[in-house]
Amino acid sequence: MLKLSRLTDYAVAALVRLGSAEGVETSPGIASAISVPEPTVAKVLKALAGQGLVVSTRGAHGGYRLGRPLREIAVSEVIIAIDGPIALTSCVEGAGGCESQSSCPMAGRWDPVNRAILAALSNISLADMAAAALPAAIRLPTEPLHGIAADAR
Amino acid sequence: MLKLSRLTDYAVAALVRLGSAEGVETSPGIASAISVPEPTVAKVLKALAGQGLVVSTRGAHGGYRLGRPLREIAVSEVIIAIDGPIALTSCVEGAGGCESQSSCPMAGRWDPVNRAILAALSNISLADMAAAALPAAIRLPTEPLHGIAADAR
DNA sequence: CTAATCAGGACTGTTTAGGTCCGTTATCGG
DNA sequence: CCGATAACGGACCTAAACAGTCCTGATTAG
Repeated sequence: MLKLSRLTDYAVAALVRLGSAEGVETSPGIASAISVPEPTVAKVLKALAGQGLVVSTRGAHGGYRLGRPLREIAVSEVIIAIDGPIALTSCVEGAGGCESQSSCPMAGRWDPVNRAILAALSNISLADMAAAALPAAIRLPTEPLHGIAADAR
Repeated sequence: MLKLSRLTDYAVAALVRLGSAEGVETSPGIASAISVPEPTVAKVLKALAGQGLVVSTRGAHGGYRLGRPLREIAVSEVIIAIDGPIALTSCVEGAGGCESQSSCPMAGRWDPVNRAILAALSNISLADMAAAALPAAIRLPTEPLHGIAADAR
């Protein structure tokens, strides 16, 4: 239902945590910091490392550190690292799941929607999320997000 | 993985179909028009009728017709009608699923993201989607869609 | 060499969505 | 008034995805 996985939530928490710690931290350390079972955190960090969002150091005294500053990491990247490419339906550009593209009346119709979401998610950085903690309704300090009208009906 | 349900896809197809037919149509009729099993279409139409997106007429010669023109129906409304409120995580404003809000370091952080997505989806109408069929990359002819910049990073 | 730590995969229990079917209610035409 | 048509509302079953765990191997510091 247009919901992202819980692992993505953990990933953001872990990254924000790494951003505030400013150094190398082990996965058990991160796990206890964000109150998530260790094996699960390890799994998430592995995925993040695969996309370069975090950099790992093996061996004793190893651990993870950020690949780039929080401000340069978009939410969309985290989602993609954990959940795979953003594709609202299976008929969207990237994913070639819909075989009967000729007969399917929906072919290509979700693409603009998909792009809009991708754009929205790319305009929000983890630094924005880290700052969004307490104050109830905030406006993003960095970039516009111009489209917010909520003129739904 | 940030994917919306297949039923939502059917819903859009059915609505677009109803928009082109310009009259009352039965659920079996719609089902065959969009090549989806009839009971499933019926289920979708029921949900849409509940939100007023379509209007139903019972009895012989009954069926469904649009509640408003396609142009005035936002994609977000369809998604909400089928999948329920848009809540990326269970910790988001509307859904009060996260009990430990005091200790949870993610409390409130997804709200701006959620709002950004909602805004993006509210700016695209079904008329836009109906028009987005064939030409590969189109710009929406009717209304702004201002938020779409795709300026990813 | 040994301890610490990441890497990668396999496995399993639970949840959720997709889809189907039933009986009921309402309306129209004859 | 009666029967056919069609939406309504709910219960139900199946299958796939997800969350979470564990195990074995590879790498590095002391």
